[in-house]
Amino acid sequence: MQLARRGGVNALGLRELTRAVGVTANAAYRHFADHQALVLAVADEAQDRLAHAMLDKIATIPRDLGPGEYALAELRAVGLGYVQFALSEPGWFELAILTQNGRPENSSVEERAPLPYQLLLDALEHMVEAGVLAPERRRNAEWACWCTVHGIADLATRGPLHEKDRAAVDEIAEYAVESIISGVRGEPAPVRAAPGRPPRGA
Amino acid sequence: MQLARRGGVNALGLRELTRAVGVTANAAYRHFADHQALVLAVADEAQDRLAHAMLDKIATIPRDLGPGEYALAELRAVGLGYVQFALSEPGWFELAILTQNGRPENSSVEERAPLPYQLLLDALEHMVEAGVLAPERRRNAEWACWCTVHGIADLATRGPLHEKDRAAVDEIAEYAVESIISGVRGEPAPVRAAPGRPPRGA
DNA sequence: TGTACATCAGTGAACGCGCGTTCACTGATGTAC
DNA sequence: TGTACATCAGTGAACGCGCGTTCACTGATGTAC
Repeated sequence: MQLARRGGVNALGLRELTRAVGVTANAAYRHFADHQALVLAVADEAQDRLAHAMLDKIATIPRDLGPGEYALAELRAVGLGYVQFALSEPGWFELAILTQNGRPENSSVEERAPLPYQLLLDALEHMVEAGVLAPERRRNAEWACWCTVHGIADLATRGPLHEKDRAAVDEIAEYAVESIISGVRGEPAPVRAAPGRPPRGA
Repeated sequence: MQLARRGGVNALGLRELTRAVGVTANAAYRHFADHQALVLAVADEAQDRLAHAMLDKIATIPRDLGPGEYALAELRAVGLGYVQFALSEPGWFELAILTQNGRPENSSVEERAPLPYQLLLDALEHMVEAGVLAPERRRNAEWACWCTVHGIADLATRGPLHEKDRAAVDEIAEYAVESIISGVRGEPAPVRAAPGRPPRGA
């Protein structure tokens, strides 16, 4: 996990890793079938940490909100938790996403339902229950949300947003998340203040 | 370009590439300073093809639309052109995005203003001029749009959308693009039809 | 018209490196009887 | 209580590979005078 944190997948060479542990290269074969299995194990752990970052974000939502407001805050937390994890831990994030690849054939996200994905589904479900997302708008909403939030993460991690400072990216993230939420709901979004950071709270 | 098309960056090893051309490995040093310079050259070309895919998409917009409708169609074309290029040519797309990295220090996207990015800015500009995007909503709109569209491309290329079939991804793409556009504009979006593909035209 | 020289794409061999994986083996720890 | 055996993490050496890069060189083409 330490290696992955700094260097992402590329830092997880079998030799580099066993060297870091202070052990012979092929000692790894006592614990993992091959190199890929090892990487997948690290990826699983990274994905778990992503999920917990999102859960931590959810835990900060005030308890006294109505169900509608709460569900909305939940979706925001899921999205911003995802982005902020990517920004804070780009190496782990890369792994967490990669988790998919090289998996047994017929195991889609829907089937495996990894924790981060499940949190997104839950938030949307709660929104429908609370009446802040019309049922006829539920379809594909998870993908629209995920795409927006993942786009920020990837552009900020490997793309043109990489050279922007953290504050600027945070602002863009909050703006993009608000935009896609209101876009998915079909409700007009409030205009954000032009200069400086937009307000954080409700 | 042929190698990049099938294998992305990973297929652009200096030896693999010169081998494909039918030439000794170090013959490449006649034309490029080193391996990275070669990859960057390919990336530039890939980015150019991305831009032209977007331009082709723009060219299909009916001429008889009013300026507002036209500008909206332009933004849609820019976004869907981006996604569809990514889906059709994932190898080139990977290169086109990578273009950033390993560039001389102080050259941000804004300064270099590569063609695809410029097309996005133009579309937004036209929307403001035509009065279909309020000026106070212009700020950061390019990033919200880019993020959404890039998120689809990346999830469909390396992520969980990869195993979905093309039609499903296209549907998600159109839905996400509509959502983010209406989110950015602050206008309510129409509900899309639940089963089957949503209508393509206005 | 012919000679001398510069340019330049490409050659062939080598260097040093790190990689994932396999092999036969060691040495300590636990467990059955 | 002591012996025999199984388990198991780890060792050390080797295999075969492909990589980016450097070196001195060749051979054809163009150009100046």
